[in-house]
Amino acid sequence: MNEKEPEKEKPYDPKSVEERWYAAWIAAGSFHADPSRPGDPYTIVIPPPNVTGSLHMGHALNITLQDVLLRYARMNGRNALWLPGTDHAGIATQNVVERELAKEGTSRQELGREAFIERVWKWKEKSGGTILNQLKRLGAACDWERERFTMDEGLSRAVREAFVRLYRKGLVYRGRYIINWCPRCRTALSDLEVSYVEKKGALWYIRYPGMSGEEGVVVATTRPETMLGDTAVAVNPKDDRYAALVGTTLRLPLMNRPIPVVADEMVDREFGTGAVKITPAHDVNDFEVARRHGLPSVRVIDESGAMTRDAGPFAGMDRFACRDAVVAKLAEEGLLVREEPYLHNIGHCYRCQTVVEPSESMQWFVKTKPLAAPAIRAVREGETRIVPAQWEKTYFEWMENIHDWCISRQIWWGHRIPAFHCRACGRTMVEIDPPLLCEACGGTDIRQEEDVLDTWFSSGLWPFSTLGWPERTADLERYYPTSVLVTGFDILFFWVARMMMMGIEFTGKAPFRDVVIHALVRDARGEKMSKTRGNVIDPLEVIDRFGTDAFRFTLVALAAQGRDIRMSDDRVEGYRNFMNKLYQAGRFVRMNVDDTTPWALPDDLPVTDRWILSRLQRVIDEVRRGIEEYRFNEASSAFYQFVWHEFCDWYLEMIKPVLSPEAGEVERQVQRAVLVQIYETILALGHPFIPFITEELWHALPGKRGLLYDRPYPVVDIGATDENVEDEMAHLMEVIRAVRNIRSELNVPPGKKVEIRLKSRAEERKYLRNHEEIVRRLARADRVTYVDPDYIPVKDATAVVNDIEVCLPLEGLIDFGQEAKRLAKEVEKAKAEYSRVAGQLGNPRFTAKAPPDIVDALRDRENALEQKIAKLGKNFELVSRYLS
RNA sequence: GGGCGCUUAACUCAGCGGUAGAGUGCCACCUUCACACGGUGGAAGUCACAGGUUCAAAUCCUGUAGCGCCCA
Repeated sequence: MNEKEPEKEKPYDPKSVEERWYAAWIAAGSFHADPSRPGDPYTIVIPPPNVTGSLHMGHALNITLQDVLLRYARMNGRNALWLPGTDHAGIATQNVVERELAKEGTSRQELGREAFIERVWKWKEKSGGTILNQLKRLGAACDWERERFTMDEGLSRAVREAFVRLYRKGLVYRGRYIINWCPRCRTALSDLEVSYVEKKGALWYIRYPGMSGEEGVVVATTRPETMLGDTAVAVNPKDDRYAALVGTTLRLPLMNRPIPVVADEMVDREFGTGAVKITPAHDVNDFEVARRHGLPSVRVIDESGAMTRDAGPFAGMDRFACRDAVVAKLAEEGLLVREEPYLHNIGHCYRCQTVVEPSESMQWFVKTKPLAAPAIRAVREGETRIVPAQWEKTYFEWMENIHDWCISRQIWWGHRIPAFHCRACGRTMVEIDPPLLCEACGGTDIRQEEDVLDTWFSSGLWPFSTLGWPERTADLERYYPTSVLVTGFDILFFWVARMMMMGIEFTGKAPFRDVVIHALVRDARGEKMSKTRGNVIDPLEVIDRFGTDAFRFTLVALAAQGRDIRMSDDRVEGYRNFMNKLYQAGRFVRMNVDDTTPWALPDDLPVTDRWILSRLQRVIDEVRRGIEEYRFNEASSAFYQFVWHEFCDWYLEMIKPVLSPEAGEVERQVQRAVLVQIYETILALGHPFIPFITEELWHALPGKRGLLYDRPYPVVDIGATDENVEDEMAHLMEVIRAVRNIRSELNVPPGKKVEIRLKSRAEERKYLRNHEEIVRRLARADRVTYVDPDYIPVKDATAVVNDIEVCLPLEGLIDFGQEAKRLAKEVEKAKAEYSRVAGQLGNPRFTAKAPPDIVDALRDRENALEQKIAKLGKNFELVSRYLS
């Protein structure tokens, strides 16, 4: 008996453990992938977090799932690479640095472009690593030697290469179109970067009179300020109401400009009055109408959202102030027919929530249809799988209705478009490296395009630009296409779709084998976490309180496909307790094994050991399948159930007598060997989910050990599974449960030892005798005896377990009223089930049509129930005799 | 308007054709020599509703209601 140190009784303390192991993994170079090493490649590129970001729940889930996959692959002997990095996040980063400048009383305009860019780089050097360091606390097994940033020289070169290639193929073009303009960010946005919010507005009905004061027409609009830029009124050609007016000229109110009435199919006869104003410079549809009819375009709102000189008397006003002013003026002139409340969707900048202004401007675009077609095909033909598959539909939907992608941004932080304009002749050259002479006129006054590219353009190249493309590097050859992309559905279009298009275009191969779409992490009430709601749970704070492993296990356990995750302390706490359980089991193992524990196991292991080994094989299989099929919750729950409820609750309790000093030395040594091997396997099995604690416990076991991270992942040993043994043990457990149940229901004090009489036929005795010690211990009995089937349990409490009757002679302790009630309840339960089973078997169509094994199983069940009811009934009668 | 998803024990959610499951919570008992971040036992569900398919339906189909998300 060795004295236990008091500190050892404390629960598992993750803090003291986790710090050490990440450093150890790094020091061992375990995360570094070497293309020259053997093994099938397994590649993950991280969804690069914004360089401005800090770790939130979404990242935590995303990173944890990738880490599970990576560690699993690595332990399975794959040549695994997880490539980390960050995204330069154009608008977001520029905003952050601009805010800093504002605090200092200056601005980027004051600094000038070059100085500003320098300033952003400085900011990046200082603060850009924050989120990556946070990933390390999660345990992310990233190859930090390959860390990339989308603005790195290599990746920038890839961006220019991609742009030039697309341009030369005619897939990038420049032109004047209506784009979404954010007046606050002062840049164009792509369609995706606009989010629509339903807002209460108004529909104003405005009269546009004829040139000589005729009635004219009434148009309806939600944006009256744009009327200042109207160049026509359009009606549907099939609309009889206006047929006569088509071709005539109206007077545009306030501006007193003559504008024509045109007929165009686009006009919806049901909307408003059926006549619409046409503002080509500020509306997509109007722009198209104007093109078809050769109408001029008048821009009345500028980059900042103020009215232009072309807005006449309203020039210089803010667009919303102008709206009020226009309405007031129209009312004054008697041209405002009416105003009705109207609910409509208004586009907002997804970065700053400013109302977006559709504006005609010169921008660069990617022609997407030719790129989308092969990207659709790749998924349709299974080159890339989207998991869960229901997202494929969303992917197809979007890809099939894709619009050209506006890629130019009027900001400074980003990849400057490699287009060069000759000031002399106006020629535009698109080149990877700046040309010195104009290819048309030979002029030397050449300036580069001011605009930068949409951040997602470079993100779209991420899976291959990070591996060295356009160079044919060893990494690219070995690790591309990647094995899996793990990401949230919120960037399916922004990012996944674009990587698919770009990947296929530039490498000929889809960038991923699998795309795993995971859930959104919400708060305990199911609300989306957001700063404005104030319900954000900081992952690092959760880690501080419960430990990384508990947190990771929670995320994985809740990561069921297709449903959002509700994160709450209660769940993490529950899994924190599980970590402690695993830890305490480890203490128990260590108390019993040491360096002298043998490793070889004899062939004729006891049933308990064969049972746990058999169960272990099934769990290995379940966990492996769960991870491979991305059903992380199933994998983790199989692990949890096994470790806690089979290994700890049953196995450890069952083998305690064998480990005790009273047991024979030979049995004891064998028991120790089995115990430590099972426990080792458990640690390896759990490692991808809970890397820190498993690594720690692994090293705490006796013997010289390398890193668990480098160990092979457990494989199923078919030979070790044994259904008969499992059945036998299941039966034994039921006998024990029956005794426990009686004791508990009849309030037999736990300290009170009882005698257990097992009523059975002689042939069952042998097997029961084999486990007698276990029954005695786990059911807290001092004696187990065997009685023949003709034994009458006169003053016993009884239970029926298959062919065995469990009898507890409890004379003096037993309250027969309670026992009668207990038995009656048991009989009720059995009868209810019996009638259902018998009912089904009584149906001739069932027995005729159902598969034979189902029918047989049900027949067995029916028999068993019959017997059980009979036995219970008899015992009930016996007991009832003592009731008056 | 189009599409997708959800509705299962008090709560949070698995299961998605063959005897209703887990975690938390709840009740009772227990400081039993790994663990009270624990042990043992227990209570708890007409699987949203209505039809249909099937020998058999939480599970497949149709419709209804409520909730949520995406796209226009």
